Amino acid sequence: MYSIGQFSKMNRVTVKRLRYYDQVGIVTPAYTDPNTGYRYYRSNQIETLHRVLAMRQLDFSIAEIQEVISKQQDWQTMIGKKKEELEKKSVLLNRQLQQANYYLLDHSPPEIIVKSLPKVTVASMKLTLPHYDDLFVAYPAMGDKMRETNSVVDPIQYCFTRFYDGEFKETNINLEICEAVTEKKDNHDGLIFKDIAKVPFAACLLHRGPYETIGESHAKLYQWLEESDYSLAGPPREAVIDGIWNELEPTRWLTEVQFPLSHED
Amino acid sequence: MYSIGQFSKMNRVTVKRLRYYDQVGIVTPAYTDPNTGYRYYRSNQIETLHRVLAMRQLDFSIAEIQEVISKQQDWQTMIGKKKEELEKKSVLLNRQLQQANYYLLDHSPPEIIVKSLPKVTVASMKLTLPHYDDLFVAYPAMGDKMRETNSVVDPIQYCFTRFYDGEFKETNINLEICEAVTEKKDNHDGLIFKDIAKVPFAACLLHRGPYETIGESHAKLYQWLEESDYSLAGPPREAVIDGIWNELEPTRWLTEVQFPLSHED
DNA sequence: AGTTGACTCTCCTGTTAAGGGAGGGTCTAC
DNA sequence: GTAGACCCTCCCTTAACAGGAGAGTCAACT
Repeated sequence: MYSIGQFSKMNRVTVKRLRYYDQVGIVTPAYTDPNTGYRYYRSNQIETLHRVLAMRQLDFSIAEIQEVISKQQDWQTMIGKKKEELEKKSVLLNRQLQQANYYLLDHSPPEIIVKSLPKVTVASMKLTLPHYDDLFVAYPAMGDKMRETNSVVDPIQYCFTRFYDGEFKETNINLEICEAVTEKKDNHDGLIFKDIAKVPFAACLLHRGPYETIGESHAKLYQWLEESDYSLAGPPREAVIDGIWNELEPTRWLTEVQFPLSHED
Repeated sequence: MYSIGQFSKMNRVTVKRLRYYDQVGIVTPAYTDPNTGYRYYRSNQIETLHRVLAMRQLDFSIAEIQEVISKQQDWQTMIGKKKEELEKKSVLLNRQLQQANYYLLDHSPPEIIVKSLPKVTVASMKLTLPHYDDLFVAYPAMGDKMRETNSVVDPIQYCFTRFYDGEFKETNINLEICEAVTEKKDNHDGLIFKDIAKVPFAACLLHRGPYETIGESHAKLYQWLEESDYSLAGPPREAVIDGIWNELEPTRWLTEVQFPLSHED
């Protein structure tokens, strides 16, 4: 019989940990003095402890270990599941590493996030514009048409533009203006109502200032794409947060550039 | 100005999280009503939040984000450190995956752990024994010699045998018996006192029962070695926990087989 | 038999980054 | 004036222990 201190040294496990394992019923001492509460261990406990430690090293939680010990769960099933879990973790970790590498290269502060974009119902118009600035004409025109259909703009989901050219262009731009609405109406004079599906992953970058320099933000996202194991899975979007309607000063405009993603498996 | 609910939906971040970020001072609302406590956000907060989320995706803790925000720490330094952290994690994760693969192959319950072996002062004797069972003669003989030197055996650190043959052999075995002592004495009649350095990593497997089958435990460890990215870094040891001196019944003997490791970099 | 020092006990708190829920106040539209 | 949605603070919970307080116990030595 070993005292907890001896047992702790023998097995290179802290006393705190042994007491905790006793408390959760995973490694129970051979004998506990009912008067003093002193714990005494025997060599059988070494074997139990050894198993517990082996499972902890494989990242099993205490609860999972209890399941295995009480034989509620088959070991082969458990280890199979655990392997899948570990592989998922590994994928995430590798993405983080890729991002870290990107920031080491790029020297910019952290700014690109991956998030999901919700499903949204929009009124849309596809256009080919000779120049980016023609958007300032197209937007109000579209607003007029929407008023004619009595559409109600959803105040939370802002409006965005989707770019259908393979890469960022500054002239003869193929794009689609989308304005989130609360309800679908009948199509009217080029205005098309539709649902845009949820995008589970999108790389997003904020752009503060006028549109002249927004090409840089697109370029950054393309560069980021190359460092990552993602690939582009749909037309890039520009979502307007602060624009001409609420902010006259172009240097305070705020736009989010969004690249829908899929990962190569 | 957006209410917390609007801001939450816009950014796909829970209200709870926004309140928490306010509390820790990482994303503070543009205005908080002093009477009602209601939080109101503006688009500047989107940029701040965006940065915080980007850093969280890179596994930065809130405390680290605070350091970067308050500019106590340079971003380039931080991202460099973070990359190293992530790489360490990755190494650990890959080891866990390798172990999981081993257990999927081997179908045995979890039993091999990697742990450190402490530095220990021993009385030792190198021997070549014709057969494993000759240990039962060698041990008492060594005990006699130790008594002649007045050595005090350390009761916690058990005694162990190191095997110097390249692989496990059953005849003409080159081995060294080591018995932990509290103090070095002068060498005496083949008895050599020395320190054995700490082993930072060792794969350990318990063996319950007589020595006849201990070869299987060695074999398992060799197989495990092949699945892992470790390699053998010293003579294998057998540490006796329960042996003939305190347990007459050989089926209840308990031995730990230990393989010192180093990892190939 | 008493004392000293090492050992052990339980109980409480802290760690991370929020999530869940209770109980109560506030906003906005009708 | 009121309903329903929205928001507030406060407290509890999570995982696997670590740290420390304050008190009891053990073993060895006088």
